[in-house]
Amino acid sequence: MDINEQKSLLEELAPDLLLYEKKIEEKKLPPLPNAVRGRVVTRLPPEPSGYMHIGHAMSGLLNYFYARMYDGRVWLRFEDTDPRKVKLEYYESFRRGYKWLGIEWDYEKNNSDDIELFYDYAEKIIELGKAYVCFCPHEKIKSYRKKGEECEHRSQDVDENLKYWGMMLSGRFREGEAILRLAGDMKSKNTTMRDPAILRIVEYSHPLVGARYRVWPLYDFAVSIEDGICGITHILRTSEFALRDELQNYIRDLVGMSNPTYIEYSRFEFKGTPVSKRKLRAVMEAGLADRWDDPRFPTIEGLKKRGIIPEAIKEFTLTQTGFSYAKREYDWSLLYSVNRKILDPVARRFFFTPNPIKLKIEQLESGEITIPYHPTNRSLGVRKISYTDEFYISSLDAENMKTGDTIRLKYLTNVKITNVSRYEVTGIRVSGGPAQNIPIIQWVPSHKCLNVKVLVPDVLYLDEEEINPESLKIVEGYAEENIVDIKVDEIVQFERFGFCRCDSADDRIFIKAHD
RNA sequence: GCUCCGGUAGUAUAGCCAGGCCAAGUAUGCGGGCCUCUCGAGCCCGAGACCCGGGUUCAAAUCCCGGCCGGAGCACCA
Repeated sequence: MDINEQKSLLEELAPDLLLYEKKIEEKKLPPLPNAVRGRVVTRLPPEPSGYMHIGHAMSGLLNYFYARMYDGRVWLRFEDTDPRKVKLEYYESFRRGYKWLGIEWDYEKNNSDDIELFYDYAEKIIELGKAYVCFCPHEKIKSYRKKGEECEHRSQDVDENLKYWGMMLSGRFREGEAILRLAGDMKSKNTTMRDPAILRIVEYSHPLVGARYRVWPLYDFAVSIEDGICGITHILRTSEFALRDELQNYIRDLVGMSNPTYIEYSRFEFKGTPVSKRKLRAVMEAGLADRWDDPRFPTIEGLKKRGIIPEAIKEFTLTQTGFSYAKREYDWSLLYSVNRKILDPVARRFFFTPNPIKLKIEQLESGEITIPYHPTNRSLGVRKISYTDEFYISSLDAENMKTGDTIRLKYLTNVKITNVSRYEVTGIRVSGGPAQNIPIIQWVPSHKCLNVKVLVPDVLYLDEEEINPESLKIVEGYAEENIVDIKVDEIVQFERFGFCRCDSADDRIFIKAHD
């Protein structure tokens, strides 16, 4: 017995064994540097200022998988320190999204829970002489930063800074009048080190803590302290943060916290489907979409509507990506393929005839056939279709027919075409079964079929700035009556048309995921 | 503009740190065949890439320099 014979025998006897072997092989993530089993702590750090999208999902998955791989822990921590941007509904969007993906986090908190703690650390840094209250106007700060020069406030002594800091907290200054700056290095090549603002005054109510605080930490400060407190050991994030590693480490060094290992990579993007809010809004403003869960959008809700299943995103993230620093744009076909392979063995098959045209068959007696919902997965059961001598078929199939051809209505009968017109095809029943040279097509009985609408999403953008005016096509047709028991969210395959998710059972609206 | 960082088939990646086993592996897409009562899945075959130019070396996808192209950052956003 050679290896192939052995394999096929094994496949017959115990297919699970092979699958298992394959899964382990494929799902292996490269080892995480500096990782100790049981000690790894990662985090999901969403900013609740917009809907969760595929990029959040993939980054989240990576952080989650590595924690699991090393028997570690995961934090869900909302980076909600800009009261003006944060909205309540988005917190839940992320929780829902992560759950949908099967990510289980061990701990959850919001940065806004810890405002007083940030104050304590800020004070500590002021006492260290490493932070000062700056009163320079915005423009001046900017230009000094550019020149690499220090302003006069940097030389204030600790007591002065402590006094001003107290005034910031007590409301003696208005928003914009004073900020707390870290004494970094105005000459650093890394511009984030040039005395960044670490806390500022915000006179705006926060959705979670209201107007209780008027001084809010900025990103780098909040994140460094929180990562330290949470004991984060590994940060997997996109490369736009790369320049901040130095700053964040510096802040932790000042307060005696240890630093994590960073793994950074370029953003996950899909061709023609930007995640940027600006570009998505542009599509909405062009009147081409009106919801954030539009199936063409890269939001989690959009992906879900489109029939992309979480397992596919997981599998895709694990097997098709890497930690590349170069710009990348995934082709949708990569994700589709993974999605299709997971769906194929479990999706029920139905007959659907897009842009239908009538087919009349002579010498065919009415009857009923029983056919399987899946060609090989018997557990999906069978369905019945009754028929007369009148059918609908896809006009696409009809276009390829001419008088004299023989075609086959799948599972039913062979038909010799006697006439083809724009409005109708006629044929006569002929005996015989499926054969090599006879095309097999889908059909529905004309007396018992249902009107179905299928939304077919395409890319939003044709290139960087050019919006695709035809990103959503609508295909209408008839489907066999059995589709009535398809529930919302079920993904089925309309044979020779594609995998489609049921979006509305009542209105019989489907969304095509892919072929 | 300044500062970082990248560039392997159409796309996404492995390999690069520790040069030779790479006439470059994998997935997807594409072409062809088999199988199948789907244009899906599965199986088999095929075409397809180391950005360019120098240098180091017996030997470079891998190291060095220059060029070109691309990305990120340059907030009192995250």
